[in-house]
Amino acid sequence: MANAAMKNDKDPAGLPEYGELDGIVGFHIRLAHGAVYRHFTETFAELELTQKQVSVLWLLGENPGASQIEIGNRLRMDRATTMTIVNRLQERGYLRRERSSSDGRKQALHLTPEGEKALAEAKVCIRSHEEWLKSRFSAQEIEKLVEMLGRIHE
Amino acid sequence: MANAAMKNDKDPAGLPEYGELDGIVGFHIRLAHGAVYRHFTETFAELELTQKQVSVLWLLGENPGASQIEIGNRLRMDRATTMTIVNRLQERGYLRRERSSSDGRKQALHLTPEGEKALAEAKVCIRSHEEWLKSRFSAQEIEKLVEMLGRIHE
DNA sequence: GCATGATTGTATGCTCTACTAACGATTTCG
DNA sequence: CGAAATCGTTAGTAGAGCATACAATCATGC
Repeated sequence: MANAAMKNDKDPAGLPEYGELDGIVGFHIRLAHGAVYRHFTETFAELELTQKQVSVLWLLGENPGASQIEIGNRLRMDRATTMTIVNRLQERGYLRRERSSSDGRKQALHLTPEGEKALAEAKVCIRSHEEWLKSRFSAQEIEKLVEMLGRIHE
Repeated sequence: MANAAMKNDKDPAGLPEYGELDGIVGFHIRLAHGAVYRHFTETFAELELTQKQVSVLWLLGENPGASQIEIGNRLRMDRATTMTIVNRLQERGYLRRERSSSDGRKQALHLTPEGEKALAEAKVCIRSHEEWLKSRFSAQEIEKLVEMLGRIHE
């Protein structure tokens, strides 16, 4: 399978090798994100909620009456992307739009009782998802990891 | 920053706050990934290459003759996803498919001269992209970060 | 050797996310 | 007041991921 001029397809354990790519930080962030994404999707398969949907529900639970633009800014989504997510949540009856009294351009978003219920269920799933993720680190490492990730996205 | 009952929409500098979400590790991974993704897209706007495309070109440059399944395994992509990316690269003339002599089911993938050229240009862009990413860390921090990310995706 | 199952590539379709461009309504500012 | 900026909305484009189904090839066991 391997000769002098060419690398192995896999190491003996069947895990892939990355060659030079292994030195690229962005590459590892993408792989880690993919792994988290896949586990999240499994965890939330029954609830049929995506990461973005949960994030919007979560923020709305803490900030009732927030506008779409505010939600979008927090999650680094543009207006159009925020729209599609809010639309889906509204179609499922998890939130309602109200005209903002202070600014006629804005829609104040509020969770419905169904939305509150979905958020509560989602938080349970998030707990086990986070447990899966955090289990490989010490508390100190987690703090350091989050701090370093913050330096990237802030 | 926060009062007892409710969080502000933004801090004085206009940066969003996350409330409870701030304690979720997966949330920070997703935000960091998004930031890296956006910068990558800007950096590669002229070359019109995506992260996945660059990764495939890169692996193919180091592993000429690799099959689609091998490339997919390395990058944690399923066969269908790998197909679409290989198709695009082939349409642009960056690689060619050859029937594997050792296994009739496999296609041996090879970079074309245009593909080699694109890869060389991509590596230059990767260098500046990585510079942007790494500039906020010390060498020791980078090593720790990559090691921790590896614990997630390995 | 041959039937069976596994692997690989391919094709199709669906979903989610992200971005652009345009438009109307509203607010804000000069 | 008029002009510029903001917010929501709609429409279109695109990448990426996944599931399913099918054909060709390989590997295995009988």
